[in-house]
Amino acid sequence: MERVAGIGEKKALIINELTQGKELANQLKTHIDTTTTYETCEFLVEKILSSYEKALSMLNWSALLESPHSLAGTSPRSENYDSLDFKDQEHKQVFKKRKTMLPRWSEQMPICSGTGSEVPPGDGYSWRKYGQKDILGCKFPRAYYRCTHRNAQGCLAVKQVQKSDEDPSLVEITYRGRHTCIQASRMTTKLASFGDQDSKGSKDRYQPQPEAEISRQSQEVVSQLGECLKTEDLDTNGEIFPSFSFPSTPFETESLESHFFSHSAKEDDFLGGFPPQFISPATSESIYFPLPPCHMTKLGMVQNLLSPDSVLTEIVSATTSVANSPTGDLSFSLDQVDFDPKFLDIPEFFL
DNA sequence: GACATTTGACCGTA
DNA sequence: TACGGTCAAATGTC
Repeated sequence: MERVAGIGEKKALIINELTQGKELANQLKTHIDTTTTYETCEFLVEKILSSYEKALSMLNWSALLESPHSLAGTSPRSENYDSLDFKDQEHKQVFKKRKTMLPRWSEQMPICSGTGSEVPPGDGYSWRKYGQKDILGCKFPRAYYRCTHRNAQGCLAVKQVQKSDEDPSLVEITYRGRHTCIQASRMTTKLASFGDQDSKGSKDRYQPQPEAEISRQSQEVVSQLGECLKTEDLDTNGEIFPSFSFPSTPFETESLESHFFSHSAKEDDFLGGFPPQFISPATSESIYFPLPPCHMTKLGMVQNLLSPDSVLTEIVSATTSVANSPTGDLSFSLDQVDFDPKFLDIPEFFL
């Protein structure tokens, strides 16, 4: 059973994130006047924002957990969050509140042709179906999925999948909650066996891992990614990363910013559950190949990552635990960002 | 045997 | 009270 990280651990993680953000900002500053490509800058910006976002989330979550009506002292297991184990009405209310606070977003995806199944395309996370319901006015039943790691890691992410009435070849997927589980090990597996994606995700299980192990695995993932990128023929990378996707258009970027930043800011929530397609693939904990084969895109970004003069190898090696986040406003002065570890000596954050 | 899925029942909300 | 969401026993699969 995973326990809430200790004060020292959390503090170290947050300091680490902030420090990385600062280092990346400095790198960006160095490269911004050189011949560095736009994509490289964009990549750096993403990384910087990821670090800060992750650090902030840790702080927010700590505060949430430790608030007077929080579930402090209980296991993160979701069963405890559910009403089952709550005899106490007050706790029920808290959980209700937590549930209503869960961010929610939806998207439409085509059902992968050729699979012969109505299972929606895999989104990289593993889900377990826990129910199905006929919905009034809808031709097709709605299926309910929750994260496979709900028990093991207390991940509260759930999704609802429903075939579109208008176009049965489409499924509407509504996500609720964000993934707080660690699926890096899955990604390691994926990297080791490209294309072996099982949309049902039934067989892949991961054990809860200590932070150090997670960090180590993250490094391995990044390392493997680098190796693959180096060794594979670039002309075939559409095969290598069939579902590797950044939001690249202004529309996508804008929409994800407005959508998810608002969630994040308002709801004190995690990073983990950002819609998979918005997750930067070069990050550690959520290195991600989100879209189904039907969404295959061949990205210039990947190729830029591979450019001989790319600084990204350096970046990747320097960044082992940067999570992902949507792009945000960078209009603050990075020079003024200097994190004194003492700043984190606020007991409320780490009790 | 372990795990996932199915499905009827139950519960909370509007 | 109808409906959506979840639970959990039964069943299926590997």
